Amino acid sequence: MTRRQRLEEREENILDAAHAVFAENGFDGAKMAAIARHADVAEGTVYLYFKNKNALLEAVIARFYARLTEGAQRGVTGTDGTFERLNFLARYHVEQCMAEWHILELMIGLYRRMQDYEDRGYTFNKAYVAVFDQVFREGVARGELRGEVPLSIARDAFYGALEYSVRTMMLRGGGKTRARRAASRAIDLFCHGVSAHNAQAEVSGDIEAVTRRLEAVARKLEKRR
Amino acid sequence: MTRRQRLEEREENILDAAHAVFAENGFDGAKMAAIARHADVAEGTVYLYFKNKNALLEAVIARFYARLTEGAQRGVTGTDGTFERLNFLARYHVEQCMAEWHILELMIGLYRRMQDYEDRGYTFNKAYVAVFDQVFREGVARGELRGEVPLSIARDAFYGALEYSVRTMMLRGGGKTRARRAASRAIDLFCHGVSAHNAQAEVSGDIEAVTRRLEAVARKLEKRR
DNA sequence: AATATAAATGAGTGACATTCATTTTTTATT
DNA sequence: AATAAAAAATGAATGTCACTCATTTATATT
Repeated sequence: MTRRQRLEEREENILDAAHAVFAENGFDGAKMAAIARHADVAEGTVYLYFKNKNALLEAVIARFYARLTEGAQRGVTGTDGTFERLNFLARYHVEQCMAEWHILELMIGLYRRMQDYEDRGYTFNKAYVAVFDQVFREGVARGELRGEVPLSIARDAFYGALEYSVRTMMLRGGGKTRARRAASRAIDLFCHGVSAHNAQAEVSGDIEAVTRRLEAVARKLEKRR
Repeated sequence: MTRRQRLEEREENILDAAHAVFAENGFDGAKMAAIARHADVAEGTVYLYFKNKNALLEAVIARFYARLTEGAQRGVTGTDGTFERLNFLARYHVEQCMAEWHILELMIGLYRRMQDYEDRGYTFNKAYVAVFDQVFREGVARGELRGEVPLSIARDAFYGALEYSVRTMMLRGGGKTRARRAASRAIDLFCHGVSAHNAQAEVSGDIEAVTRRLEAVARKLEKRR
C-alpha cells in the first residue's frame, strides 16, 4: 500500500467518524476527542487533515453533496420529459434530505459560521443545483416552461419550498409515503401556482386593459401552434 | 418605580445588549462577558434572567418575531384583495429579513441547537405564519385561490421560496430595489407556476409582470416568423 | 546503517460559558 | 428609624473543549 493511499484512507476514516459523531450529537455536541477516538487516531492527528472543526464539518457536507449530485444527475438522465424530471428531482431531494436529516440540519447551521460563503460553502451547492438548472433551461427551450421566470427565482422557489416541506415533515414525524405525497403536491404548486384559473382581479385602470389585450394576443399565438 | 418595573427594564436592557452583540458577532463570536458589559450588568446577573446563552438568543428572536408578526398583521389589515395581500406579505417579509439579516442567520442556526422544536422555537414562528394562513384561507373562500392546495404546502412554498431568495440576494449583495423585484417575481411564480400552459400575467396592476409577459410573447413571435 | 523527512502523538494552553459563595440592595416588621 | 429577612447582584473560581506544539515514531533516501 502506497503512502498516498494510506493517507487517503485515514482521511476517509476521519470523515466517516466525523459524519457519525456529528449526526449523533450535532455540531456543538460533537467532541473532537470523540471523533478522533472513532477514527482510531490521536486528537492532534485530526488537525493534520482538517484545519479545524468547521473545516471538518464542511468536508463531511461536501461529500454528502457530491453523492447527492451524482444521484440527481443519474436520475435525470434516466427520465424523459420536463415535468417528470422535476418530479423526480423533488422526490429525490425530499427522500435524501429526510434520510440524512441530521446532515441537513448541520448544513443549515454551517452557513452561519462561514464568513466566505461564495468561495466555499456555496460551491458544492452549485454543482447540485446545476442539475435543476439544466432541466429548467431545457424545459424553457421546449416551450413547456415560462421563459420569463428568472432561473434563480425558480431555483430558489423549488428548493426553498422543498426544504421547508422537509422541515415540516420531520417535525411532524411523517414517513416516506407522506414525504412523497408532499413532494408531489409541492411540484404541482410549483408548476401551476395557487391562483384559481377562473379568478380575475377587478379592473381599475389602463394597465389592466393592456394586460387583457396582451393575453388575447398570447392566446391566439398559442392556438396557431 | 416599582420592583417589577425595575426588573423588566433590566431584562429589556439585557435583551437589547444581546441583540446588538449577537448581530455584530454571530452566536459563537458573541461573548457573554460582552453582553453583560453592554447591559451594564455583572456577568452572573445575565444568568438570573436567562438560563443560558441559547435561551438568551431564543428570547432575542422571539422579540424579533413578535414585532414582525405585528407589522404583518397591521399591513394585511390595511390592504384589500388576496393578491395584493400576498404581495404585501412577500415584500414585507423580504424587506424585514434583509434589514435584520443577522438575526435571520442566527435564527436559522438556532433550530439546530434546539432539542425541543415543538415546545418553543416553533411557537413564535406559528403566530407569524398564521397571518399568511388567514389570507390564504380567505383567498380560497373567495374562490381566488385553488382550494385543493394544502395550506401547509402553500405556506412552506411561500416562505421557503422567499427565504431562499433573501439568502441569494444577501450573498449577491443586492439592494432594496432588487429585493423588491425578487419578491414580486417570487409571488408571480407562486401564483401562476412555471408551467407555460396556463401562463398569464397578473391582472393586478403589476407593470413588471406585464412587461415580462410581453417580452416573452415578443420572443415567441420573433422565433416563429 | 545512517540520515533526513514526513506523520502521529497527547499533555498542555487559552478562551469561554456557567456556577456559587459572598456582598449589596430592597422590602417587611417592630 | 432600626433591625431582620428576603431578593438581587457580583465576579472570582471551575470545568469543558477546541486547538497547539514539543517529542516521538514511522518511512524514505543515501
